[in-house]
Amino acid sequence: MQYPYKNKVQKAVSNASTQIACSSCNLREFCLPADFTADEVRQLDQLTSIKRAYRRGDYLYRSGSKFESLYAIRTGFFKTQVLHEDGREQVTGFQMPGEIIGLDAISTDIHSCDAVALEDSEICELPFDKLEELSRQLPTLQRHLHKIMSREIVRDQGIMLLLGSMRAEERLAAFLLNLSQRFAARGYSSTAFRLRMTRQEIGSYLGLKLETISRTLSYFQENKLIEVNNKSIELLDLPHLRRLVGQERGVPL
Amino acid sequence: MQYPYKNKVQKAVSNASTQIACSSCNLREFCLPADFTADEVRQLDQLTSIKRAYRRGDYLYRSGSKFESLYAIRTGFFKTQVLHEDGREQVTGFQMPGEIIGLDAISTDIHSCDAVALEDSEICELPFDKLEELSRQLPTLQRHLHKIMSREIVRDQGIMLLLGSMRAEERLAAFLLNLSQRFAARGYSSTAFRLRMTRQEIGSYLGLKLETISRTLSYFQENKLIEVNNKSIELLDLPHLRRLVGQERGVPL
DNA sequence: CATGGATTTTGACCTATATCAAACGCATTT
DNA sequence: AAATGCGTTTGATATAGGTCAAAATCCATG
Repeated sequence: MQYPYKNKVQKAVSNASTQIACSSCNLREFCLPADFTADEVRQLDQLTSIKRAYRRGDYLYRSGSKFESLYAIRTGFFKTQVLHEDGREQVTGFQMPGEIIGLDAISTDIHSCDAVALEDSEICELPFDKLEELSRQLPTLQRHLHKIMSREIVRDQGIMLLLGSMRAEERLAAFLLNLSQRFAARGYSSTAFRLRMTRQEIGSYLGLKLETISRTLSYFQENKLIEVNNKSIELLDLPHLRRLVGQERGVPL
Repeated sequence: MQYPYKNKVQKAVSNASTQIACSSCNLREFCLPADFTADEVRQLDQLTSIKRAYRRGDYLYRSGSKFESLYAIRTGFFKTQVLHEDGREQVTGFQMPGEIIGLDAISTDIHSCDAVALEDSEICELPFDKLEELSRQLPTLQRHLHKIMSREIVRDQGIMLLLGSMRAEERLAAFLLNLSQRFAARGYSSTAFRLRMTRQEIGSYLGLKLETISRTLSYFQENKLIEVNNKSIELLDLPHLRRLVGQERGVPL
């Protein structure tokens, strides 16, 4: 299994854009406001017609590329990362179905990070100028768009707290619990799932080295908090993991 | 000098709200889009009429309080911070005139962080529902609002990079250069300014302890990069400071 | 202008995590 | 079936930054 991140340039698998309307999308509740009327959804269907498939390792967009659209993930898994001139990279997030990425680019009309597929994925492209136009007509949509952006700001604050003041164990526990909760919200198991990213990528996201991730996972396993087997993970003691997060000095195992 | 952060509850100094129109505000270029027409500015004047004064240590809003408005800083200096149950706090930003805060609260209608005045300040309150309404009529304003939110997301990404992968020296250099650049943009000296925050607050923001901030400042001073005297600071070697940021292994002094 | 709490500096020591290195496992290719 | 190549695990050691403590300085206020 080679992980062809660095090289892939093609924008997407050639398969032509399919038509799956928002109105018939099972992720609707994630992308769209709950109180959207059928009529409003229909209007949105007009502009969100472009669906695309991406292969593992493909870039959805790159830092520096021109901003055109936001992207809603329909299936699959992505990571976003910012790069520093000197080659250092920082993973800024892992995104799953129903989540919307590309918000960073609105500010300058240039993407400020990369988005890379961690597995074969399908996305739904939302041309931003049309989105803005439509949101002038639909206050519900306008408010929703604002909420999505604000939610991202709040998420980022949480990561700052994590990076700025948590120890390795806490960071990893918080990370696992966050995945757990997001899988649960999508109807998947909250206790058993497959990590789509490498230890290296988890480490980058959490401001730790891959060895520390590996060791901490082993340590959790020794203490029966989790069961890891390479990329598959099972959370055995959610309450304990929760207690681990937000203990100034850690909680005895 | 006691820093009465924790205790102060009153919302603002009693002085009644003054009327200073956007049209006559010298910070207009920061808050508003450059290409706003005189007529558009006049429309905005309607809703941004509420100005308030805050004293050092006053809270502009608190985590958990209801969201009503965004706030544009007219004069003064603020910090925003998130708190963890266990009492840990993380400073998420320092804001200066022309910057807009409160964006985090749009997501849930509840503020997710505190905003505290670091010196006596004046703010300009922007009721959000009116802002949304007006931005449906003025595409320029709509776009501007989106850009402001997106800019915040990009800023946060930068802090994640800093917290996740920079060493103490780099973090502090990046911090000083960032302040420098923002002061310069406002017509103040880019090389000599007064820090409005304590070492503790800088440390919290940068994910370091106050002792580390103090030591690193002393170290910079020994090496003639800066001249510090308590809260006043002079940047003596901007190019060197810049080189310091973004060196994987640091740059020899 | 003296007082006292807050902030800053500096030193000595400690620890969490990084670094370096080796071995291992699993999937893919030959 | 052997070879190749990532990714992962684990061990030994190093170090950046944390912790604890004391002294120095600042500055708001009575």
